[in-house]
Amino acid sequence: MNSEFIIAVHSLVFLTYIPGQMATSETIAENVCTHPARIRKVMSCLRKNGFVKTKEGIGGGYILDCNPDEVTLGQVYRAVSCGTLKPGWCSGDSEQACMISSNIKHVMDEVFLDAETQLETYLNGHTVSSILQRIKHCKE
Amino acid sequence: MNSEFIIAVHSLVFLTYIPGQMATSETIAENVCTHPARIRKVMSCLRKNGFVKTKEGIGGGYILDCNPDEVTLGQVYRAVSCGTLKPGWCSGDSEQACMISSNIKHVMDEVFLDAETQLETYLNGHTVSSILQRIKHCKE
DNA sequence: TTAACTGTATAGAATAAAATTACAGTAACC
DNA sequence: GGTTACTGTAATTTTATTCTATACAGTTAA
Repeated sequence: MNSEFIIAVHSLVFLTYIPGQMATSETIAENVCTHPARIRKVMSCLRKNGFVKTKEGIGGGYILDCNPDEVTLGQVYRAVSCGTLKPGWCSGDSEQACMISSNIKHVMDEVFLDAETQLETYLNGHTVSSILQRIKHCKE
Repeated sequence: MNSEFIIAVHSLVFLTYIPGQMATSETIAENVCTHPARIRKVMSCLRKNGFVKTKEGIGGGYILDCNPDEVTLGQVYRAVSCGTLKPGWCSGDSEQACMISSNIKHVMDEVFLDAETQLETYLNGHTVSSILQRIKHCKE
């Protein structure tokens, strides 16, 4: 799992928290605790998927362009972090004579692909709004 | 997600494939494509969880000590890779005044904890034997 | 007692991730 | 029309993580 997913969710929750207001990459970066350029990269992706609107130039920044009651974390995951559940490192070697070594990669790929679908289904049970609500109900 | 999970699954499938036989860390490492010391580390964990028996000294190695029809990938995940779904990097800063920044970490922790439970449930739908069967049915 | 193994720690190398820098493009404002 | 404040994106540097490799103590069979 990719940490850009966390950045995307945090940014969307933050923008939901300040409805109708633009936030610059610097403002968001400060809240998220990362570098503005990293925020811009993630936000650029969110814009391409229709979650936010961006405005360049002076007075510009990012503003929510979706219904946070309807946008699920599953949609955000798919937009930003699709395919990152499977570890980068993989076992086996397709050149080996042993059936296990040469075929396990393919089978595990399928397992992880299904696992990711399953994960997305779970994440669809959470919306940007519901995350914001839970944050609001955190005790001090 | 941790690549030690993949190593554990591969090793268990391999041991299931050669029933009653001991395999050294070197043999398994060659099949998995990693270093024997890494295999020993993972196998040590599998032993502590009752999946394999190990034998030190000459003629030693690893042998299956569970029913591969019953051992699920969920159990293996829990034993070897528990807690590795959540990315290492996390957003927010508990010292900040902003509610979002200071509380999101806690909420996302819960989301990932539940997601992991969900993932384990999915992985419980696969056994070591079922993975071996799927490998056997790979063409070529 | 020696040889072949595991168990475990640690050091080193490779890789991936994050931060930073840089700069072109864009829009508001004077 | 020039300046300022922003995004978009790529390249570079730094940092962290992961994987490999080495080392050696402990164990067991011959």
